[in-house]
Amino acid sequence: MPELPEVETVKRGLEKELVNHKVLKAVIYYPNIISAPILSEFQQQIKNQTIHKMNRYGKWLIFELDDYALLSHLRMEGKYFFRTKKDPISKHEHVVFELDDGRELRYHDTRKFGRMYLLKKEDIYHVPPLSKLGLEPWDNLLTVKYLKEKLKNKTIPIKTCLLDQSIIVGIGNIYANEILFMCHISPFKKSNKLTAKELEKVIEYTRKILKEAIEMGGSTIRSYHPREGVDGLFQQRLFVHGKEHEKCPNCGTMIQKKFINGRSSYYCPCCQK
DNA sequence: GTGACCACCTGGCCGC
DNA sequence: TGCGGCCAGGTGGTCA
Repeated sequence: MPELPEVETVKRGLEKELVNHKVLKAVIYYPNIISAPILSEFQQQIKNQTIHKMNRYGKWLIFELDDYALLSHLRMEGKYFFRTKKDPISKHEHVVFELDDGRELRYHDTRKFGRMYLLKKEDIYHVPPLSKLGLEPWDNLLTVKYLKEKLKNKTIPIKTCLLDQSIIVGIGNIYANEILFMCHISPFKKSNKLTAKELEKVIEYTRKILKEAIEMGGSTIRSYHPREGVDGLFQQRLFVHGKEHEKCPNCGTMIQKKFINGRSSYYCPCCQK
Protein backbone atom coordinates (compact mmCIF):
# COMPACT_ATOMS: atom_id res chain seq x y z
CA MET A 1 0.00 0.00 0.00
CA PRO A 2 2.26 2.73 -1.27
CA GLU A 3 2.28 6.01 0.61
CA LEU A 4 4.60 8.95 -0.03
CA PRO A 5 7.88 7.22 1.00
CA GLU A 6 7.11 4.17 -1.11
CA VAL A 7 6.18 6.27 -4.15
CA GLU A 8 9.37 8.31 -3.72
CA THR A 9 11.36 5.06 -3.65
CA VAL A 10 9.65 3.86 -6.83
CA LYS A 11 10.28 7.24 -8.46
CA ARG A 12 14.00 7.10 -7.70
CA GLY A 13 14.24 3.57 -9.04
CA LEU A 14 12.40 4.41 -12.26
CA GLU A 15 14.36 7.61 -12.81
CA LYS A 16 17.63 5.70 -13.15
CA GLU A 17 16.13 3.38 -15.75
CA LEU A 18 13.87 5.63 -17.79
CA VAL A 19 15.34 9.09 -18.30
CA ASN A 20 16.09 9.85 -21.96
CA HIS A 21 14.27 6.76 -23.16
CA LYS A 22 11.43 7.01 -25.62
CA VAL A 23 8.01 5.36 -25.29
CA LEU A 24 7.33 3.78 -28.67
CA LYS A 25 3.89 2.50 -27.86
CA ALA A 26 1.46 1.82 -25.03
CA VAL A 27 -0.66 -1.31 -24.91
CA ILE A 28 -3.60 -1.25 -22.51
CA TYR A 29 -5.02 -4.56 -21.29
CA TYR A 30 -7.36 -3.12 -18.65
CA PRO A 31 -8.85 0.19 -19.89
CA ASN A 32 -10.24 1.30 -16.51
CA ILE A 33 -6.69 2.08 -15.38
CA ILE A 34 -6.69 5.04 -17.81
CA SER A 35 -8.78 7.85 -16.35
CA ALA A 36 -8.00 10.46 -19.04
CA PRO A 37 -7.94 11.01 -21.93
CA ILE A 38 -9.95 8.35 -23.75
CA LEU A 39 -7.98 5.23 -24.61
CA SER A 40 -7.27 5.96 -28.27
CA GLU A 41 -6.06 9.49 -27.47
CA PHE A 42 -3.89 8.21 -24.62
CA GLN A 43 -2.19 5.75 -26.95
CA GLN A 44 -1.82 8.29 -29.72
CA GLN A 45 -0.44 11.07 -27.51
CA ILE A 46 2.13 9.00 -25.63
CA LYS A 47 3.59 7.55 -28.82
CA ASN A 48 7.23 8.57 -29.39
CA GLN A 49 7.36 10.79 -26.31
CA THR A 50 10.73 10.86 -24.53
CA ILE A 51 10.84 10.58 -20.73
CA HIS A 52 12.89 13.56 -19.51
CA LYS A 53 12.36 13.42 -15.78
CA MET A 54 10.55 11.53 -13.05
CA ASN A 55 8.72 13.51 -10.42
CA ARG A 56 6.28 12.96 -7.58
CA TYR A 57 3.52 14.92 -5.90
CA GLY A 58 2.07 13.24 -2.84
CA LYS A 59 1.32 9.70 -3.91
CA TRP A 60 1.27 10.56 -7.62
CA LEU A 61 4.17 9.54 -9.85
CA ILE A 62 4.82 12.01 -12.66
CA PHE A 63 6.58 10.99 -15.87
CA GLU A 64 7.62 14.22 -17.59
CA LEU A 65 7.54 13.70 -21.35
CA ASP A 66 8.10 16.02 -24.34
CA ASP A 67 4.63 17.57 -24.45
CA TYR A 68 2.70 15.63 -21.86
CA ALA A 69 3.00 14.36 -18.32
CA LEU A 70 1.91 10.87 -17.39
CA LEU A 71 0.43 10.81 -13.88
CA SER A 72 0.28 7.41 -12.23
CA HIS A 73 -1.30 6.55 -8.88
CA LEU A 74 -0.37 3.11 -7.57
CA ARG A 75 -3.29 3.04 -5.11
CA MET A 76 -3.10 -0.23 -3.18
CA GLU A 77 -0.86 -2.59 -5.08
CA GLY A 78 0.42 -0.93 -8.25
CA LYS A 79 4.02 -1.70 -9.26
CA TYR A 80 6.26 -1.14 -12.26
CA PHE A 81 8.38 -3.95 -13.67
CA PHE A 82 10.83 -4.06 -16.54
CA ARG A 83 10.39 -6.95 -18.94
CA THR A 84 11.30 -7.84 -22.51
CA LYS A 85 8.92 -8.58 -25.36
CA LYS A 86 9.63 -12.28 -24.95
CA ASP A 87 8.23 -12.36 -21.43
CA PRO A 88 4.59 -13.46 -21.37
CA ILE A 89 2.06 -10.94 -20.10
CA SER A 90 0.89 -11.94 -16.64
CA LYS A 91 -2.76 -11.65 -15.67
CA HIS A 92 -2.00 -8.66 -13.43
CA GLU A 93 -0.05 -6.60 -15.98
CA HIS A 94 -2.54 -4.06 -17.29
CA VAL A 95 -0.48 -1.43 -19.14
CA VAL A 96 2.68 -2.04 -21.17
CA PHE A 97 4.96 0.76 -22.39
CA GLU A 98 7.31 -0.34 -25.16
CA LEU A 99 10.64 1.48 -24.85
CA ASP A 100 13.19 2.38 -27.50
CA ASP A 101 15.81 -0.05 -26.16
CA GLY A 102 13.72 -3.20 -26.46
CA ARG A 103 12.60 -3.24 -22.86
CA GLU A 104 9.02 -2.95 -21.74
CA LEU A 105 7.87 -1.02 -18.68
CA ARG A 106 4.87 -2.92 -17.36
CA TYR A 107 2.30 -1.66 -14.87
CA HIS A 108 1.29 -4.52 -12.59
CA ASP A 109 -1.71 -4.14 -10.28
CA THR A 110 -3.34 -7.14 -8.63
CA ARG A 111 -6.42 -5.26 -7.58
CA LYS A 112 -6.73 -2.94 -10.58
CA PHE A 113 -7.16 0.11 -8.32
CA GLY A 114 -4.37 2.20 -9.86
CA ARG A 115 -5.15 5.10 -12.18
CA MET A 116 -3.27 7.00 -14.91
CA TYR A 117 -3.78 10.39 -16.53
CA LEU A 118 -1.98 11.77 -19.56
CA LEU A 119 -2.18 15.57 -19.44
CA LYS A 120 -0.61 18.52 -21.20
CA LYS A 121 2.60 19.22 -19.33
CA GLU A 122 1.74 22.82 -18.51
CA ASP A 123 -1.69 21.87 -17.16
CA ILE A 124 -0.90 19.23 -14.58
CA TYR A 125 -1.01 21.42 -11.48
CA HIS A 126 -4.07 23.36 -12.71
CA VAL A 127 -6.47 20.49 -13.36
CA PRO A 128 -7.54 17.43 -11.33
CA PRO A 129 -6.21 15.26 -9.89
CA LEU A 130 -3.21 17.38 -8.77
CA SER A 131 -5.08 20.70 -8.53
CA LYS A 132 -7.20 19.31 -5.69
CA LEU A 133 -4.25 18.28 -3.55
CA GLY A 134 -2.91 19.99 -0.45
CA LEU A 135 0.68 20.70 0.54
CA GLU A 136 3.70 18.43 0.47
CA PRO A 137 4.96 17.73 4.03
CA TRP A 138 8.13 19.76 3.38
CA ASP A 139 6.39 22.75 1.84
CA ASN A 140 7.26 25.96 3.72
CA LEU A 141 3.58 26.90 3.55
CA LEU A 142 2.73 23.96 5.81
CA THR A 143 2.48 25.80 9.12
CA VAL A 144 0.34 25.71 12.24
CA LYS A 145 -1.63 28.62 10.78
CA TYR A 146 -2.33 26.67 7.57
CA LEU A 147 -3.52 23.60 9.49
CA LYS A 148 -5.63 25.68 11.86
CA GLU A 149 -7.40 27.25 8.89
CA LYS A 150 -7.93 23.90 7.16
CA LEU A 151 -9.23 22.18 10.30
CA LYS A 152 -11.25 24.97 11.85
CA ASN A 153 -14.62 23.55 10.75
CA LYS A 154 -13.65 19.88 10.89
CA THR A 155 -15.39 17.95 13.62
CA ILE A 156 -14.23 14.58 12.29
CA PRO A 157 -11.36 12.66 14.00
CA ILE A 158 -7.83 13.96 13.32
CA LYS A 159 -6.92 10.51 11.99
CA THR A 160 -9.41 11.01 9.14
CA CYS A 161 -8.05 14.50 8.39
CA LEU A 162 -4.48 13.23 8.18
CA LEU A 163 -5.64 10.94 5.37
CA ASP A 164 -7.32 13.83 3.57
CA GLN A 165 -5.05 14.57 0.61
CA SER A 166 -6.51 18.04 0.17
CA ILE A 167 -4.77 19.07 3.42
CA ILE A 168 -1.38 17.32 3.45
CA VAL A 169 -0.44 14.96 0.61
CA GLY A 170 1.23 11.61 0.94
CA ILE A 171 0.03 10.35 4.32
CA GLY A 172 -1.74 7.00 4.24
CA ASN A 173 -3.15 4.79 6.94
CA ILE A 174 0.15 3.33 8.16
CA TYR A 175 1.95 6.64 8.62
CA ALA A 176 -1.15 8.38 10.02
CA ASN A 177 -1.19 5.82 12.83
CA GLU A 178 2.55 6.26 13.47
CA ILE A 179 2.45 10.08 13.34
CA LEU A 180 -0.35 10.30 15.90
CA PHE A 181 1.42 7.83 18.17
CA MET A 182 4.63 9.87 18.08
CA CYS A 183 2.63 13.05 18.77
CA HIS A 184 0.78 11.43 21.70
CA ILE A 185 -2.52 12.52 20.14
CA SER A 186 -5.62 10.33 20.21
CA PRO A 187 -6.74 9.41 16.68
CA PHE A 188 -10.32 10.08 17.83
CA LYS A 189 -9.68 13.70 18.83
CA LYS A 190 -11.82 16.14 16.88
CA SER A 191 -9.66 17.91 14.30
CA ASN A 192 -10.77 21.42 15.26
CA LYS A 193 -9.87 20.75 18.91
CA LEU A 194 -6.14 20.32 18.35
CA THR A 195 -4.03 22.97 20.06
CA ALA A 196 -1.32 24.95 18.28
CA LYS A 197 1.27 22.88 20.12
CA GLU A 198 -0.31 19.64 18.92
CA LEU A 199 -0.48 20.90 15.34
CA GLU A 200 3.18 21.81 15.56
CA LYS A 201 3.94 18.28 16.65
CA VAL A 202 1.87 16.85 13.79
CA ILE A 203 3.94 18.85 11.29
CA GLU A 204 7.22 17.93 12.98
CA TYR A 205 6.54 14.19 13.15
CA THR A 206 4.95 14.01 9.70
CA ARG A 207 8.19 15.37 8.26
CA LYS A 208 10.41 13.29 10.50
CA ILE A 209 8.64 9.97 9.95
CA LEU A 210 8.21 10.36 6.19
CA LYS A 211 11.84 11.44 5.78
CA GLU A 212 13.07 8.47 7.77
CA ALA A 213 10.80 6.13 5.81
CA ILE A 214 12.16 7.44 2.51
CA GLU A 215 15.72 6.87 3.71
CA MET A 216 14.79 3.29 4.58
CA GLY A 217 13.12 2.60 1.23
CA GLY A 218 9.57 2.77 2.56
CA SER A 219 7.63 -0.02 4.22
CA THR A 220 6.95 -3.48 2.90
CA ILE A 221 3.52 -4.38 4.18
CA ARG A 222 1.43 -7.25 2.85
CA SER A 223 1.83 -7.29 -0.90
CA TYR A 224 3.58 -3.99 -1.44
CA HIS A 225 7.26 -3.93 -2.41
CA PRO A 226 9.07 -0.78 -3.55
CA ARG A 227 10.76 -2.59 -6.41
CA GLU A 228 10.75 -6.12 -7.67
CA GLY A 229 12.63 -8.30 -5.22
CA VAL A 230 13.35 -5.35 -2.92
CA ASP A 231 11.88 -4.87 0.53
CA GLY A 232 11.55 -1.50 2.25
CA LEU A 233 12.88 -1.52 5.80
CA PHE A 234 10.65 1.01 7.56
CA GLN A 235 8.16 -1.64 8.70
CA GLN A 236 10.79 -2.63 11.27
CA ARG A 237 10.40 0.86 12.78
CA LEU A 238 6.62 0.81 13.07
CA PHE A 239 5.51 1.30 16.66
CA VAL A 240 1.76 0.77 16.51
CA HIS A 241 0.55 -0.07 13.00
CA GLY A 242 -0.34 -3.76 12.88
CA LYS A 243 0.72 -4.21 16.53
CA GLU A 244 -2.66 -4.96 18.09
CA HIS A 245 -2.25 -6.83 21.42
CA GLU A 246 1.44 -5.97 21.55
CA LYS A 247 2.89 -3.73 24.26
CA CYS A 248 3.30 -0.01 23.70
CA PRO A 249 7.07 0.69 23.51
CA ASN A 250 6.55 3.75 25.76
CA CYS A 251 4.37 2.53 28.61
CA GLY A 252 3.71 -1.17 28.13
CA THR A 253 -0.07 -0.77 27.69
CA MET A 254 -1.58 -3.04 25.03
CA ILE A 255 -1.92 -1.39 21.63
CA GLN A 256 -5.56 -1.26 20.56
CA LYS A 257 -7.13 -1.44 17.14
CA LYS A 258 -10.36 0.37 16.37
CA PHE A 259 -12.04 1.46 13.16
CA ILE A 260 -12.24 5.15 12.39
CA ASN A 261 -14.26 5.95 9.30
CA GLY A 262 -13.80 2.34 8.22
CA ARG A 263 -9.99 2.41 8.52
CA SER A 264 -8.08 0.27 10.97
CA SER A 265 -6.49 2.57 13.51
CA TYR A 266 -3.84 1.41 15.96
CA TYR A 267 -3.08 3.46 19.05
CA CYS A 268 -1.95 3.31 22.67
CA PRO A 269 -4.94 4.21 24.89
CA CYS A 270 -2.54 5.36 27.63
CA CYS A 271 -0.09 7.54 25.64
CA GLN A 272 -2.69 8.88 23.18
CA LYS A 273 -5.40 10.27 25.42
C1' DG B 1 -19.44 23.10 3.09
C1' DT B 2 -19.32 18.91 5.68
C1' DG B 3 -19.60 14.11 6.71
C1' DA B 4 -21.09 9.35 5.90
C1' DC B 5 -21.27 5.72 2.91
C1' DC B 6 -20.44 2.99 -1.19
C1' DA B 7 -18.03 1.12 -5.31
C1' DC B 8 -14.02 -0.22 -7.30
C1' DC B 9 -11.00 -4.94 -7.06
C1' DT B 10 -8.67 -9.53 -5.76
C1' DG B 11 -5.77 -12.43 -2.75
C1' DG B 12 -5.29 -14.10 1.72
C1' DC B 13 -7.14 -15.67 5.78
C1' DC B 14 -10.48 -17.63 8.90
C1' DG B 15 -14.38 -20.34 10.41
C1' DC B 16 -17.50 -23.86 9.41
C1' DT C 1 -10.66 -30.15 1.45
C1' DG C 2 -13.79 -26.80 -0.13
C1' DC C 3 -16.68 -23.06 0.35
C1' DG C 4 -18.40 -18.54 1.84
C1' DG C 5 -17.53 -14.35 3.96
C1' DC C 6 -14.62 -10.83 5.66
C1' DC C 7 -10.65 -7.78 5.44
C1' DA C 8 -7.09 -4.88 3.46
C1' DG C 9 -7.42 0.31 1.80
C1' DG C 10 -6.97 5.26 -1.53
C1' DT C 11 -9.96 7.77 -3.96
C1' DG C 12 -14.03 9.57 -6.37
C1' DG C 13 -18.83 9.90 -6.48
C1' DT C 14 -23.34 10.38 -4.41
C1' DC C 15 -26.48 11.70 -1.03
C1' DA C 16 -28.24 13.81 3.25
